[in-house]
Amino acid sequence: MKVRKLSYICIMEYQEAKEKFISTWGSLGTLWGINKAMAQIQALLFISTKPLSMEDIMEQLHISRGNTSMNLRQLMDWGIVTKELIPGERKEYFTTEKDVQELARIIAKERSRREIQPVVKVLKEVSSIRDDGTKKTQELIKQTKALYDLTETADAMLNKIVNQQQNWITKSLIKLIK
Amino acid sequence: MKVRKLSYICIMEYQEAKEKFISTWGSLGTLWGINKAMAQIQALLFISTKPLSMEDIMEQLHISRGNTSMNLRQLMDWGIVTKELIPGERKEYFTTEKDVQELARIIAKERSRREIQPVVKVLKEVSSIRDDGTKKTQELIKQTKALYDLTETADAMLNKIVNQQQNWITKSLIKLIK
DNA sequence: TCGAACTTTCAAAAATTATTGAAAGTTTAT
DNA sequence: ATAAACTTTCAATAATTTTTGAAAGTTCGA
Repeated sequence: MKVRKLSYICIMEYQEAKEKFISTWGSLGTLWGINKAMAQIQALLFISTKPLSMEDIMEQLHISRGNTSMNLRQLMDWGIVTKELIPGERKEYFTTEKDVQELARIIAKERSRREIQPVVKVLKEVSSIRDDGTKKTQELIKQTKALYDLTETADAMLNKIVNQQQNWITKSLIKLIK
Repeated sequence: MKVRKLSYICIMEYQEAKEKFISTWGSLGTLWGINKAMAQIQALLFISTKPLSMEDIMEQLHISRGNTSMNLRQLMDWGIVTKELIPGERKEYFTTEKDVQELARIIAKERSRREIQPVVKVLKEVSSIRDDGTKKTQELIKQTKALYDLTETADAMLNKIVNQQQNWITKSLIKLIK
């Protein structure tokens, strides 16, 4: 009886923590441009000990089949989630990249490609207009050029960071992943 | 006549470039969680050679008075835009931080405070639940702890970068700001 | 204290984005 | 070739976010 009670408490603790994590990660997703469902699916897979089917995901997150399908597809486009075929099973199962370092690398690369690069392109264009000598044109050129350089530098830095660390991130992960 | 035609062309070039910049910066805003109007107002001020009034902004961006007022207020909350009182004028005028380096510093600091810190808090909480020995609890703990460390590290890095560079960003700006 | 010149607020409307669910599509075993 | 077991698509709907505009609020000079 004591044990049963204890066990019950443990499950609650786990469930609560899990839900908190999924929902927080989900709302963070919204902030950096991926939708809630997508971020939650990733979160769910991230803490799951085994691959999950579409049914599993639908059920645990209470989202529709269509929504699950579309967001899984997007996660696969990002290269964050992969299909896992289980022999003898008709269903498809999904897993996410479990190594946060690799996850960060993928996300940084994708965001750079999808979001930063197009902006850099426009900044370069705008900062290259002909200087007609007016003050306002010169201001436009100067400021967009400054932003262009900043953005490029930030992007280069981001890539550098996520590619060749070995010190920053790895250090803290070594003790956890073992 | 020749001059007038030329001048006309210059204005078009400037206008087109300006609009392109404002609209691109506006849509980038959406991607990182600030709305279009807010980003566009900042963009407009950023390339303006003199402080602008609410009327100026409303007119140039074709947005309503209410919208302008609310978004200017938000930009001031972020510390990116400041009121400029012009002696003898009743109207309020606005300017934005013109140094991109300082701008980046402010934005990074605000984003860390508003978005990253709350997530770090939850990750810490979740990764501190009692380990009941089950595989799934251990996975939850391990993975959220890894994310916690990653997020904290990324945040620390962000702050480090925007505070004490002198090499990366500054280098490219020196030649521009002079 | 009044009123003109501004700014702010906020409920309603518009625009955008996410979600649903059922029909269409696909794959595989027999 | 068929049917069962799945997945994908997409038009309709729901939810959320942004924008408007007019009323309320503020400030200042006379």
